[in-house]
Amino acid sequence: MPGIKDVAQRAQVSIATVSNVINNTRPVSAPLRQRVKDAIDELGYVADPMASQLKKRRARTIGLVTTRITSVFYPYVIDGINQVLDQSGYDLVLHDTRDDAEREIHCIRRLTQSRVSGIILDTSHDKRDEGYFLNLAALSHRGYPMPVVSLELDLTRYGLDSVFADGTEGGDLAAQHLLERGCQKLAHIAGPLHGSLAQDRLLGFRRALLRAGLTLPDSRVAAGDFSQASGYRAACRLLETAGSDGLDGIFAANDQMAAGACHALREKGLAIPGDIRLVGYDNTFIASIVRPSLTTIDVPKTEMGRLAASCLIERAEGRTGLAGPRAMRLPAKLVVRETTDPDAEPDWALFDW
Amino acid sequence: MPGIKDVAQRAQVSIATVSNVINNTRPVSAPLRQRVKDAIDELGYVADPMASQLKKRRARTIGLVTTRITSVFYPYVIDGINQVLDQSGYDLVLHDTRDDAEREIHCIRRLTQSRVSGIILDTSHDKRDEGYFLNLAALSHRGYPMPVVSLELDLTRYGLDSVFADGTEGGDLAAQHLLERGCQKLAHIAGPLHGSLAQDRLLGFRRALLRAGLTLPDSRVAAGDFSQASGYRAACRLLETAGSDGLDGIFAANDQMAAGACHALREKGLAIPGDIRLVGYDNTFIASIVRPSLTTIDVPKTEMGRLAASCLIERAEGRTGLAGPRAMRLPAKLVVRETTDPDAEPDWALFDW
DNA sequence: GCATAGCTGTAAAACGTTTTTCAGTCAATT
DNA sequence: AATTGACTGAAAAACGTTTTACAGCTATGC
Repeated sequence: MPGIKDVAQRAQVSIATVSNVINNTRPVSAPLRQRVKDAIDELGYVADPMASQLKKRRARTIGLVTTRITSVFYPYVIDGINQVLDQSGYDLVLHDTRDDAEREIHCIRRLTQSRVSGIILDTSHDKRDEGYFLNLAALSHRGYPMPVVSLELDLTRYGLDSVFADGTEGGDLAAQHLLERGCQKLAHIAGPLHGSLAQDRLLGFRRALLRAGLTLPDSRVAAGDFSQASGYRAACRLLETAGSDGLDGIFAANDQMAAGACHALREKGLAIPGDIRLVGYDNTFIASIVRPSLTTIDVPKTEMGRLAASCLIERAEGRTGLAGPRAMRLPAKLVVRETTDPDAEPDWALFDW
Repeated sequence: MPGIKDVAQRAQVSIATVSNVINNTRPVSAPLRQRVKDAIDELGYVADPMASQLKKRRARTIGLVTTRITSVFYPYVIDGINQVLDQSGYDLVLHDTRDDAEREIHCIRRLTQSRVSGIILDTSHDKRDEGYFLNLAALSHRGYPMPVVSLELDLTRYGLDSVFADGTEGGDLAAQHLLERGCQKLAHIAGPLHGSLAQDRLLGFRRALLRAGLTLPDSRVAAGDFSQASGYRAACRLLETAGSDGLDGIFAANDQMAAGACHALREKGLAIPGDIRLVGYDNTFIASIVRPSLTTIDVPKTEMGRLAASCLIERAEGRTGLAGPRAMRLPAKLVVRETTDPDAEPDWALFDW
């Protein structure tokens, strides 16, 4: 396997010149540059990443820290990240915290030490103390700053670039849609309420109801943990407190819980969307595989991955300068399917995998 | 951030000694070793991975090459891989081929060049020429061999360590189960038949039917591409050729296609499991989220990830010696749910996420 | 008691780049 | 014609480790 000095020898130049044409570090005259390029091609030379990383003090790698890799949410995000990384020649390294705050710290430390160019962090713990996030924003290693972008949560107030979908808007859309379909007796199955992911969705839902002159008492809100089983249980609780005829619409904070709720409703003999209409969140493929197919709020997952990755790379390559934290708020979008509209198409074209 | 020479200075030894106690490269006397360890702790020193990688010519990293990251299959596998990697201090870098043979080559080359310690490869293309796989088995970079383990496909015949679930056994189990439940008019929705993944499942299915004195004519086999939509279409074709009363059991080569088939059957007004029983494959969470919940063949996905990772690490660290390729065949297992047994529990306890 | 072998420690070379520093050439300005 | 400056090239230092080669010391065997 040829090294840079082989190239230099073949092109009859110094290794510094070779390096300069590869990295455009300094201008090199046209004829020399051509000789070098030819030599590189002929030898099939490619620089040893380890050596150049050692010198540059940066790996051409970005880290992704997930809270739970088995969640249906990530594959789309990763897909988006990959699209960007492919072009820019970065590698993606994966770390999973299993929703453990300790592990999160550990993962970040490992990534920092291995000198990735940046970190995409999905933290479910915005209940942490402020100092934690401020540290994150100032993260650096041996004097080199380490860019971090927050995924799903808006942490710009702590100085972190953030890409997130507008949960308030999403909750609002869900409420509007249910109201338009004539629902009046609404309830919400929330995610873990210590996180703003879940809170925003609830907030938006409440907001739209208020606009319509309705209120959502706490007894009509049951919190789950984003799992299917918790959605089932939450739905059972809601039905119980509301009485048999007390509900005609439920908004769940993600598709999994909506699917669980769906099962609970069917067990009680309630028709969907006949007796109760149901709206989920995230527009994962669950929404299309379940019957009746699930009306849901779409979150542009792939786009989020793309944005996070390209933002990170810009920071890493210093192209952003010292600009303040960027808030990349993406719009939520309603996708109507059978749980609110009996005539809807099952539409699995969207999910042809 | 302290370097190795800071440690050396503080412990009053040479940097070589520090390196030796860290890597157990050579014996170091007890008192010295203790001094060094103390110094390391006090300074919080951790070796720069880039420098040591450059010297050792190996990154503490393994690569995973997937065919389509959005598939529900991978998250479990990644989870298993992570469990092993966490302990051994390796990092996981992800590459996706999008089912493109060209990209697969590209990904492998990139991983090789970045000197990962090994590669876990899921290739859907065992239709490739023999030479390709033989090359893979002999993969090396600058004279250092690069271990590769094949995921899902048994490629031991080409000299590759392989971890895979026994598809033939799985198909066999599916057939047995359907027969036991009294089905006689069976059909199969296959995956892409150019790959042995799909073929093995079909083979096992046929084998069990033959044992029972039944045959499976080609007209009762419809091939899909593992997507939900293709399962739907395949089921439609089968129902058409078989006539309205011609089928009482379908085995699909994965859960997604089974879900698609399920929708087709319901559209034709057929009851599951009343009129037709249905068996899927993989035991992904789809099987538990769909209603009726799906009887399916379980593949130990997490275990596969664990095995692949630990096998790879053993090879990478040379602990395996020059032993021949290891075939890690994992058992398939039947999981009975509502599509074949009306009294089955929905059992989402298994999938509490 | 002297050569030999085995330990244990250090200085220095090596890994393959990038980056800094210096030197030489040529054209433009004084 | 001499001075400056811009441009282009190469030699050498640097990155932070690991590894090699060597040196000193102690114990062993003849």
